[in-house]
Amino acid sequence: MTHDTEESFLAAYDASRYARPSVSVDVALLTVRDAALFTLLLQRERHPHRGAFALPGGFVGIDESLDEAAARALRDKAGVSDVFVEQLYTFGRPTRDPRTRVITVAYMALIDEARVRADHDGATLAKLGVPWEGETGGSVDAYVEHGDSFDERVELAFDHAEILGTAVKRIRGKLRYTPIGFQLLPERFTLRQLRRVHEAILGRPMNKDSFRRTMLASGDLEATGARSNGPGRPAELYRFQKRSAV
Amino acid sequence: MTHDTEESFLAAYDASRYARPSVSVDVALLTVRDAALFTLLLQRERHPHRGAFALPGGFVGIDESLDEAAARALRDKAGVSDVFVEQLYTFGRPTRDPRTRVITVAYMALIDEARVRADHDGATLAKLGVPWEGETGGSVDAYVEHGDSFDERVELAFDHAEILGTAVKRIRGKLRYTPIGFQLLPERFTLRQLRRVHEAILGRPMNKDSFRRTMLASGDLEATGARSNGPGRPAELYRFQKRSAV
DNA sequence: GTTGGAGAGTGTCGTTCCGACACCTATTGT
DNA sequence: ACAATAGGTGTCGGAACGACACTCTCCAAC
Repeated sequence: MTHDTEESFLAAYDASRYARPSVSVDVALLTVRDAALFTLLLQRERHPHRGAFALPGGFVGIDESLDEAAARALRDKAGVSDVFVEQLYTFGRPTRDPRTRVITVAYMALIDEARVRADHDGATLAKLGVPWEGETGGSVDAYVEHGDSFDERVELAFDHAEILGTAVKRIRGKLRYTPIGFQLLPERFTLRQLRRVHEAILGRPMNKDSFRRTMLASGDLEATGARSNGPGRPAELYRFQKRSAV
Repeated sequence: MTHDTEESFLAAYDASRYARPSVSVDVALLTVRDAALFTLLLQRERHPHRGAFALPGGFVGIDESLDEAAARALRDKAGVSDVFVEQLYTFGRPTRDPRTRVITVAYMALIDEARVRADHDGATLAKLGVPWEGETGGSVDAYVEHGDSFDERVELAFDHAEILGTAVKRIRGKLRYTPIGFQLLPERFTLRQLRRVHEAILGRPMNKDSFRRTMLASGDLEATGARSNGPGRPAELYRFQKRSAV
């Protein structure tokens, strides 16, 4: 059987001939709090991995783009919208989900801590423990609140520890050549706040003076004229400035 | 219906309840020739996009990992194996394939030009034209041989122009902090060859002296003692050295 | 209301890294 | 023999960065 035109070919095409995997999205929603990276996790109420903590996610609708599926998961499962979202990596180990073959497209999202709604459903903020330096990569650990500190390590469902590790690796890499830290802060912020965000992401202290110089020279920040309050001399509040065409 | 154990849940799980997309892989196999980036393309013999040029690819088997599917596509469609392969990005626009919903996981592979077999099937080497600078991103153009130069622009199937653009963007980015150029060269190579590869990838000339200093100081290269031949003074042949644990 | 602490912001200095240039060396081609 | 071609070394100047010293501006304790 041959088809001379693309139309006749498409009319005769049978999409059900091959066994197809399920496709899902999982979103690592990252934020910075108390100079550390946190993520939003949901405790699973159903099998598989009942009781373990999982990233917000869901199956991709048959007429829905991947980005739309990620935004929907964030809205429905985490209660947030209008945040920075970026595709990370696709995980497809055949046995990663015991139910059936599920390929998951992992996303990273960044949000100001003040906008995270941990009251939504069974959502919990968990502190990330990164057992490697630089951009080595690998799985990370998650700790939930226990008493007055985040030191109770919890089990992560599926390969979500690996997904979170990929998110940390990605954001560390992006920070070198992209002004992405402001996505984790309110609209107006001080240089100190921005440096704390960078330090939390990179997991190491940064030189204060050099950080100031580099940031101001980048042209990405715009002084607002307003001043912060709190202990010490009030600091200039900056706003992220969309890079003008060069 | 509740399931107290994970086993009973899995036994009752019906994987066919949701409509599932097809999942494929597509591989941008890149090489450097005459100080320019090239890729391997296959002219499509069937609809859709019959006659257009496409990346080697194929559907992901139901029990096959994504990396395995990419390696299989390279072996069956391009006739190469044992090359550097890295996952790039997953493209899932609902209408990207007119047949049915197909989500494709794009891969990038790098190979020494001497190892590319353009005789395999209807495989053709095509020169890449990158209409943007730096890591701006976007689609790229492909040109096949016409007479004695590569200047006949060809149509690329599906969103493969975008996939190739993502590959160029990725390899440009990796080159800054990863010694990846040697993947496009034979085992032993001169600093000049390596610099030409970098220039082809980045699309701009590089400072000769600075390049030498940076490369030798990186500790990634090992002198073999052998010398190249050809016009001019013979050059030291280097080998890539696996970075020792620090 | 004076004083000390905390943190913002500025200026300077030395080191390191990189682009640029000069110059020498080794081989091939005529 | 000599030019052409290409590898390899040394040096210099500017830019970027870490480090440090110092000043400024608020809050709070006394």
